[in-house]
Amino acid sequence: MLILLVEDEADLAELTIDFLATIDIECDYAFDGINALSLLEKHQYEVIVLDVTMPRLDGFAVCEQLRRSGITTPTLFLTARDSLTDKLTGFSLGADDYLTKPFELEELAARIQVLASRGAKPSKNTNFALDNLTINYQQRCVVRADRAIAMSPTQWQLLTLLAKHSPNIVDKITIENEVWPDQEPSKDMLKTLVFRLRSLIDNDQEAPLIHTIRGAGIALRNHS
Amino acid sequence: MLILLVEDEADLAELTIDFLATIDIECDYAFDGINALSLLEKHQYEVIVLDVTMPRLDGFAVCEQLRRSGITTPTLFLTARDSLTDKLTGFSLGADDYLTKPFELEELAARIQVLASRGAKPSKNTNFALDNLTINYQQRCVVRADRAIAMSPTQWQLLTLLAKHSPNIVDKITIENEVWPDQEPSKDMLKTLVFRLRSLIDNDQEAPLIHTIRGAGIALRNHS
DNA sequence: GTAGAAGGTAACCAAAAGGTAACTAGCTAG
DNA sequence: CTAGCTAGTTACCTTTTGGTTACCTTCTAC
Repeated sequence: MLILLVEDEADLAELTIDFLATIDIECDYAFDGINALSLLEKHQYEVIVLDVTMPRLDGFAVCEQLRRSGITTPTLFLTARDSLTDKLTGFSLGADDYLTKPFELEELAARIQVLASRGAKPSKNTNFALDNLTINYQQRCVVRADRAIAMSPTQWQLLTLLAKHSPNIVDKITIENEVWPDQEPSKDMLKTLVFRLRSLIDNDQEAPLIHTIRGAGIALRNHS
Repeated sequence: MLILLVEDEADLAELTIDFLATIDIECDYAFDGINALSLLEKHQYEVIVLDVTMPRLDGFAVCEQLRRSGITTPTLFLTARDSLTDKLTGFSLGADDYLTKPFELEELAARIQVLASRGAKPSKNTNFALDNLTINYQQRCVVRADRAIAMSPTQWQLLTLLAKHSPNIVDKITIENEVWPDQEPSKDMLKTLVFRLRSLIDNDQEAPLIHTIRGAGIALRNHS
């Protein structure tokens, strides 16, 4: 079983990883929230163990963002913050369990097993809806006017990025950094990508949803 | 939402019932294990909250018997026994959560909500059906359009993995980790495995169920 | 009004991803 | 001991992809 452990204290993390390894739970490891989110975009985990107090992006924020982007992987908060309000915050953000430090590794392991066996929360059929466009992240499928639309990885990336910010404008620099994180793309790359996505999503539709705001960026919304 | 509360201290029970009622959680109440079991025979609950220390039949025994009789309702132990071994016993008997007294009513409520939203554990006996494909786990057999399909161990493993996540996508990394846990397989291994499974399941069928989502992974579902 | 910038459209092509088929080593049942 | 199955391996083909370029259209500043 593969899980994601997010924890900023390296010692504790190592201890935990070693212990879990002995009972056949393999850990991917992130030391902060930003790191965790980028791992979560790329991989699927059976369970997520989240520290709350972390630099850059705390566990609550990570969980909130996760749930908003449609990821329903069972999540366990593991933190020293043991006040009732902290716990309630965690649960209201979509946590599945909440364990306070200090804790016993065996108990953590048992709770992880339980979460894994319950599996992911059945997600709603749409994670994003705008007009007659719907996006389902788990199924990775897009439907416009009752027609399923197949798209390539980069197109999907752009669309989900736009959806995340909808109805706000996403500026071109941001898009380029998201879609081509490694090296900067040639000038016209984005232009073509947008064109291609548009011809999938908006073609043959009365009301376009992808709007270019000249000099500013791109937006996904139902009004120009 | 209707739950079952099993608790021998009448005061605590009343307090709990009253509190839960305010947030729309209705309780059936049993004061000992025997009582609990007889209620469980007659009714279905979304969650069971179980005290451990009880006369006649303790919570552990109740839970054990429940699980043995195939009832997978999410169960939360609520007890003063806070030793690690007690907790581990609870979890190994099929508990889903374990909360030690004294506790805050709000936390109990939050945990109940979580358990309810995750729903009942899919038991091993629950078979899988999609379109004209059925998977019978006990008999380890697969039927498509009334024809039994024999398959090899790895093929079975892949199919059940896909079924577990259906209709969601399973990414290739996850599949590889599941099917070849020890060492990473050669690049084309998965390609061949999918091809072989597909030619068993989907060949000669009007509607394919195994779908490759380019750049993302594989999904078992009845729409592309 | 015009030049230049920004954006839209289309075609081209190499590389990557995926599908198919064949070969073989190892295991197992009879 | 042998026939058959399984599961790795490899090779080859097809499709998709995404990067590139070229050329248009539209807008905007001057």
